[in-house]
Amino acid sequence: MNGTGRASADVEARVRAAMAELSFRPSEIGRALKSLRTRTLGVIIPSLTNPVFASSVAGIEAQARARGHTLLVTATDYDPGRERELVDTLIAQSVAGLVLTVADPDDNPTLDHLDAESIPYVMVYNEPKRTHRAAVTVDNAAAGAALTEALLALGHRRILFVAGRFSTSDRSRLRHQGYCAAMHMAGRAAEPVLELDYLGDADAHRAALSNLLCAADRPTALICSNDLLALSITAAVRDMGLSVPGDVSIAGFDGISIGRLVSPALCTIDQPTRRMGERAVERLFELMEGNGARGVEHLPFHLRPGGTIAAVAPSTQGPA
Amino acid sequence: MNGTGRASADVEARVRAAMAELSFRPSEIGRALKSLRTRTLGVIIPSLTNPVFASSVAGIEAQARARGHTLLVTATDYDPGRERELVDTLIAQSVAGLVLTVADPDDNPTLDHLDAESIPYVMVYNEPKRTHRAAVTVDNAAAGAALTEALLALGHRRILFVAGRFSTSDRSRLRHQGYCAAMHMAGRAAEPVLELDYLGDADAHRAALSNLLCAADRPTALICSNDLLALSITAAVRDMGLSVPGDVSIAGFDGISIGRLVSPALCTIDQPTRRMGERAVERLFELMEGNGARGVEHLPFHLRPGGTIAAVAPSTQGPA
DNA sequence: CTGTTAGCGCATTCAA
DNA sequence: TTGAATGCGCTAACAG
Repeated sequence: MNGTGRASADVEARVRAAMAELSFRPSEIGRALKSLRTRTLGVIIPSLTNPVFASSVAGIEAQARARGHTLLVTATDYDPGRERELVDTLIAQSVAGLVLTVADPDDNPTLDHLDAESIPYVMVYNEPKRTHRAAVTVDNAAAGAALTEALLALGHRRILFVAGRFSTSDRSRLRHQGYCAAMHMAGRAAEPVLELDYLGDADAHRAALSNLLCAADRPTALICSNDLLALSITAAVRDMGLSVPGDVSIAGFDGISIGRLVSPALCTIDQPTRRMGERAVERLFELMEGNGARGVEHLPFHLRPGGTIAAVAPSTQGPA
Repeated sequence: MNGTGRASADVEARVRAAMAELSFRPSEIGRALKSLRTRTLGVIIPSLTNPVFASSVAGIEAQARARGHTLLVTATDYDPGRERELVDTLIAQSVAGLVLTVADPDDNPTLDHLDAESIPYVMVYNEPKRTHRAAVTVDNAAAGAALTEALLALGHRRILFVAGRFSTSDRSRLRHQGYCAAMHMAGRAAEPVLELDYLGDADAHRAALSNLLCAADRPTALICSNDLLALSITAAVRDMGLSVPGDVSIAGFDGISIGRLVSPALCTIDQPTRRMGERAVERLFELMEGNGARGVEHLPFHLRPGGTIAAVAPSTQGPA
């Protein structure tokens, strides 16, 4: 029936007729119990409501479906403490492999556990330094540098990096590192990072920014470590009576598609989010088949221009 | 071990110690094979990349997790022809129940099949007329009327309804019906609906609108059948050199959170999207336990004001 | 109160 | 080429 067995055409035809007659569908759980492996992949992401993760899951789902697998999807709600519990849940379901985005891809007991259990997994968005861990992402530090350089080229000198909590995002940390490196290359001191909860409401963001943006030497540009944060910060800055990009330029990271639709369009680092999810599944299957490569795979990013950044006005330009 | 059996405290302690020792985790598939039922729910939605669906899945996932269940998530990519295939896949996985959003909740062979197989399911966003089908949604016709009345109150008379394909969305159809009813109540003729692919790119939307918006009697307001479409249409209208809301007011449907962050904020019908997903799971468990209510449950919506609509300018106002 | 066993649906092995 | 038996991990029923 599954093509494995040997049977005459006649018998096969009769079996198929009977299957149709009784509308019989083979049960995956019987198959799973026998083979001790399922045709199911587990997915762990921080949240489904962030389009950047939803987009990767869309790619994961499509690719898994194309290969006859289904997806168990779970979310940590940005709580790293939940990673272990979700992994255990998925292991209990005997998933064939995992695709996940974690808070810290290096110092992570949950990943240690997966390694110890020899359960294949591929990370998305994470950029582990431990080379034996498989991941699909972009070069976040390079992207952070590229964005910073673009703003420097527009004449900005006081560029503030606004980050989601470093503790829940290595992307945020690496992008910030790229920013620091680019500032240093340009002979400028990096401003102290403004680290905040990017899920916070607009009020919280406004409060966090008000002192900084009212100062005489206020930054002329803000780089936000992700697009949702950038959109929220943009709204907060406008609420404070400042113009974007007239008074303050703003750029984000991630390349969520909504960023193209807002006006002005959000300047951001565009990642192939869906493709990253697809590619993670491709690599996961290679791992499951035992011939997979380890380590980080970088997909190309590009700077998406957008009306939220502009050349710095001469009057507000700081000393070169 | 699962609390069912009877055992002395001593034995239980020894068993638990052994479990910890061997890091033993009971396999869900063994349990499933025995009981012929899994602790897994299936989810079918058009797409994960539309925040309105992602948000409901987030609610579904949280509620399912709280009840010790996992989620198999699949997407039709807006192809109704794929519904049946996905349902069959999930049935083969012996899901305990389904939460889904379909193209047509009434004339739908796939749902007929679920009914015939007595597989419990609850729809989200769909609004079936067949009262034996369980669904959680808002009153889309009332919402369409409310939005239309708000625009009429601002002096708009030529209000165009821009819809995603009716064939893939009963929401779109019902919201349009509400628009028609409200226009009729106000003694105005409904404009011919502009039905288009809401996944189309901005170019396609611009092309579709250009004739309509260049006419002398162009509409002063557009109601879009969902928020993503509204954002895209807003961008297209602006590309044509028109101001929103100065020249054209635009309103959407769904209440995606991004709509609050764009500037001006998108006027829309706010639905409790996450709560709808949670509520669907609550009702699904009732159905699975055999004591569930049938039929459509309407959760409250509200008109979210936003800067994309404004009173009609006297010069462009049509005859009352 | 505790240890043993049958059987869920499938794939695999062995026997005919 | 085909049929029959086995066992995967678990739960429920039963025997001790």
